[in-house]
Amino acid sequence: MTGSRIRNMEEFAVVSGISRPTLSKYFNDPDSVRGSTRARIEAALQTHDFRPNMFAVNQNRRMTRNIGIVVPYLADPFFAEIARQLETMVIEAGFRPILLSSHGDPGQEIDNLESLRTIKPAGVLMAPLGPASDHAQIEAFGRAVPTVHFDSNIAGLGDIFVGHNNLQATDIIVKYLIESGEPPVFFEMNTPTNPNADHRRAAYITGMEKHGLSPEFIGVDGADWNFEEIGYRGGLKAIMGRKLASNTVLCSNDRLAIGFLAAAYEMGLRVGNGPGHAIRVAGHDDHPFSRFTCPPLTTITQDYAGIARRAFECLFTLINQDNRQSGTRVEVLLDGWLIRRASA
Amino acid sequence: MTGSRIRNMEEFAVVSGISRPTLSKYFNDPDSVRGSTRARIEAALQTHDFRPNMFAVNQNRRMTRNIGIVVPYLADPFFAEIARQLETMVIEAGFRPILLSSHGDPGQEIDNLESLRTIKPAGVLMAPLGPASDHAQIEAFGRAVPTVHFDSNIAGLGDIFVGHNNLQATDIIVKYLIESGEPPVFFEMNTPTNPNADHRRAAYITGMEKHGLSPEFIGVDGADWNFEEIGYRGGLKAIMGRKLASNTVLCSNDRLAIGFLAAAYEMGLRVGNGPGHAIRVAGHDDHPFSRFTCPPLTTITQDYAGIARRAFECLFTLINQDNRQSGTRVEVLLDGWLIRRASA
DNA sequence: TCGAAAACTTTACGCCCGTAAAAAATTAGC
DNA sequence: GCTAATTTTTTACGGGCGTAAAGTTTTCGA
Repeated sequence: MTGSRIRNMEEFAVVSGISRPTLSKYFNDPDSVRGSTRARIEAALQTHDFRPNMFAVNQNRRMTRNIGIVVPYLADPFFAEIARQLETMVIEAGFRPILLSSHGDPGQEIDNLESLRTIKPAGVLMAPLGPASDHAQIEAFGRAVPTVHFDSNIAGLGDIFVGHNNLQATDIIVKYLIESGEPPVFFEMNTPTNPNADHRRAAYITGMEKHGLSPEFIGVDGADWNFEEIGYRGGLKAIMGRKLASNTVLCSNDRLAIGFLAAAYEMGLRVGNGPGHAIRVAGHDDHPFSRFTCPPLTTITQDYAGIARRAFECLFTLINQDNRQSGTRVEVLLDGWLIRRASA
Repeated sequence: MTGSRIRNMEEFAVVSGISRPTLSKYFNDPDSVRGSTRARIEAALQTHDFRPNMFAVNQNRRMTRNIGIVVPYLADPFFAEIARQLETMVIEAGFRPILLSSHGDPGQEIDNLESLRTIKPAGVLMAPLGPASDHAQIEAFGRAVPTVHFDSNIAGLGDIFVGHNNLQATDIIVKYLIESGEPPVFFEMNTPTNPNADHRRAAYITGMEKHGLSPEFIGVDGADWNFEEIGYRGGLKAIMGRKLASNTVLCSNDRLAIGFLAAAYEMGLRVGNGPGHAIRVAGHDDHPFSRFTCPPLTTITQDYAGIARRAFECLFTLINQDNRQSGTRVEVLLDGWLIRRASA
């Protein structure tokens, strides 16, 4: 921190007494220089506070140490949490995470990818918006940059997909609900923004039919990311209109369920199991807040940590194998497990 | 998208028939070239898909178009929402937001700043962790880069602070609670991670004394960012231990209140106003989920949009005035307003 | 102590673009 | 249609660092 400002590596070479190419090696990988040299450099760093100019560094490197992380909507706690875990792992691996949110907008999603292209990332971890995404553009991006997709599985996009096993997970909770009370009706958005919703719907249908039951649906309108609001309004409407074919409601995701719970509370319906309770409500995702709803929400986990870790690991194997063979797309699905709480 | 890959601006100059310096001007500011030239460039862009190399661009610019956004904990919906709004405004202003979360860790916070330093940002919008932050380092950063602080007011840090008027806001809700029922006890963390908590505590005290009442406190332990969990455990303990000096609880923030509501529900306390209700609970922040708690949470807004907008505007005036005079620190406080819901 | 291997220094070039200055071309005003 | 103003082209340099090649020093084993 003392001494005059060091402006570039050349000047730092002078004050440290180490040649610039050696310094360059050091900053690239501290272990690539001799111990005594490393010690001298680090001593000089103590007093002179120099950091290589990132722009100049990356201009010449074929591969940067940037890892893009693209999520559809960062204000959704699910993605915030996944992003948090991914960032931490990327940093620990010595890379630089660049976190970008598409804010629910396909245009922004493409902008994010173009923005990433200009910084030549080593790889990208991406959760696409889903059907609304510009598939052609995302595919073109994937050809240029090693990309692991997570959460939203869009056929053919990304070298690898890591996500939640909606079929297995939905099956478990459908089974649980059937065996512990009335069979569930499925509460969902009519036009879901995310392909997981479709998989859950399909899994619900087969789950019900497996038990010889006919699936029942309550669809609610709403096309944005305010799922709680959508669930709340839809819940009010369903309850007031007596549209519920069962006293058990399986919501397509926890955020819808949180809204539904608010509606049930407002309508004076006691939610929970057993006598004295009017209705059972279950969700899907183990949303960070689902523990704190009233009553606490019975749900199926998504293996957040597992998805983040696998996606991260897959990207790094992808980056390290120099020749990406195209055509072979890997899908990794992680199982969920039942979280029994008071709501169902 | 047709034609051979354009590798740099030189090649794009050849295929577009425009000289490189003119192209450089165009990419810097499309309006700085003649309309006919602009049209020719954009026509060429249609078929050749070239984007300037960001690293080379920024290496030579005195000021980049990067704006750093640093938040203490992105998985907190409050910061996620503020960050979302800031990002949107920064993009619309033609800048590139770099969003970094400190994940609650002062070391990470400093790493984030150092990381920002290497990309020479035009300015930074920062919500510091608070007392845990490394003040000296943040101050040093602020001397080098125009910085607007928001949310967390740390004396002397940042050229400008934009935040919530805790005093005014707390005063309003204390007054409301006193006039509509029993005076509130203050439910808070013993060791808050954020200076706002201290301001709210102080404002609660003066608010109570103003009405000739003596302030009462329930302090709960917990030092991480799992506020709901902390509020839940503290709530259970307070209710079971019959520590509540009043039937009205004012929580230091909404996330604590959400936890407290879960505890009250579990203990069978009916939350709300009037007969048939055992306890009133209020929060502070108008957290995105506070509308959907059971019952919906009475709270005081933070003017999210206002804080984001003012912080953004302040940063841009700061960036555009070339000579930052030091010593004059501006504080902008935005008022909150009461949101009456069913919980109090 | 010696020789080979390893590490470092010196020198030099290239990356891609910003930007300045002077010359050439285009446009605008009348 | 002619001059002046504006814009573009040409030419050239520099930024900070990666990296290659050749020469020099240090290290280390025998």
